[in-house]
Amino acid sequence: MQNKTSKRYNLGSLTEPIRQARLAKGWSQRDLSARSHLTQAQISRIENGEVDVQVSTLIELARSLDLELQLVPRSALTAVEAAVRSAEQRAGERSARNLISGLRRLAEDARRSAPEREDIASIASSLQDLETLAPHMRATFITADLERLRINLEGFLNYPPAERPSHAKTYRDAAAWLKALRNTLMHTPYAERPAYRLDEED
Amino acid sequence: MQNKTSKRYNLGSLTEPIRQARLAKGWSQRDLSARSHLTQAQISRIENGEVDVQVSTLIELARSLDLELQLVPRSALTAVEAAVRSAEQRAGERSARNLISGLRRLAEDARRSAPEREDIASIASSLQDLETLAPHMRATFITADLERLRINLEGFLNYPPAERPSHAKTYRDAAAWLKALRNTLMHTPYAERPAYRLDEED
DNA sequence: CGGTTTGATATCTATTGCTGCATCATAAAG
DNA sequence: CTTTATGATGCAGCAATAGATATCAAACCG
Repeated sequence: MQNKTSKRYNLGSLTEPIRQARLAKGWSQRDLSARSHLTQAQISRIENGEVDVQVSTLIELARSLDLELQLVPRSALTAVEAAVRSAEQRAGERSARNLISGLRRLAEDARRSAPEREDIASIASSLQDLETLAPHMRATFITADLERLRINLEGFLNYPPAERPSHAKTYRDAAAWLKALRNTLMHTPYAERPAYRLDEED
Repeated sequence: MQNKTSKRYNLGSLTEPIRQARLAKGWSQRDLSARSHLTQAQISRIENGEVDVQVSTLIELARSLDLELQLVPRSALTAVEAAVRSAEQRAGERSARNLISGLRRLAEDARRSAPEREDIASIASSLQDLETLAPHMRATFITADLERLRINLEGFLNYPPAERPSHAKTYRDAAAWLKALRNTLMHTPYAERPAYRLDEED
């Protein structure tokens, strides 16, 4: 052990996925805390491997993130890891697709409701393009940003047109970011795109 | 909680596989204790779900049994369980096959060394039949018995012929059990047998 | 700049795990 | 009947986790 407070346990293969799953859902440690029986402080310690959690705690935490703790025979490890990877990708693509089409509808509303806002118009237009490209995204890494944008747009629409906050910088940044994302995906070589289309769910 | 000493944790989905894996290897709790850092007492308590173990303990225990603790997304659960099942079956068949061919060789030696023993002759003959049928066995449920037989036969061969223990009942029972097992497998419908043959490994 | 969110820490207390050792009951084997 | 192996249990002692609460620094936004 290194010093008084930084005892570390080598549980990275278990705690890393937890942090990733939480971020993929766009939750803060406090959000996750509210959905489990755990304190934000505990979650922080766990994610950083500073405690040797008891299994019931780990199970509780995992379940709140739609994860299950499983014992797999060494001989099945590679097969299992492959199954997990492909399920994760499928889920990521699906949730990205749903998030984006919801966002696009929101942005259309906002555009209709405030036609003078160029930033919002740009956002709506980028989202329209993105909707057809959604299956190609590594959704896990961007859902958090999309989620934030959604909350902003909803807030925007909840105000009567007169009292709306401008959120100028926020929307300018979002518009630029979406445009860049769209361009990246547009130029992804055709060969790397999946041949199938995913059904919309939820 | 029910009374002072029988607090129970609902960890069956984790502890049951551990007990099964241990039994499949034919190990006693003391055997497993010797191969991990854990006390036999602790192992007993863990297998019976009387403690809420810390993950490091569970990992240690699992690794001694060639198991790994993994977090899998709910959406991948069925795929993962299928992968585990098929790997377990493959491993079970392989180990049954190895165990039995080793045993057959041992029994041949014993028969040559003590031709007058009818029980041993019967064992050798049943094992010869079983060797061709090994891939059809649910090995997990019988390895422990086979293992015990192996230890007995080795002991038998280690004595000079004059001083050999009789082990009369042991061998009589083993001969009957093997014969029954052989008959069961012989009459397994052809359709249920796999079309492939497994390579012999260690 | 001023307000808010987020993640990381510190402290204190109560609870619990893990070790080491000692049994103990049961079943199997000679 | 006696010996042995196995699994379950009791207990003392130390150390660690979990819970509750409160900060704190950094990033972010308006």
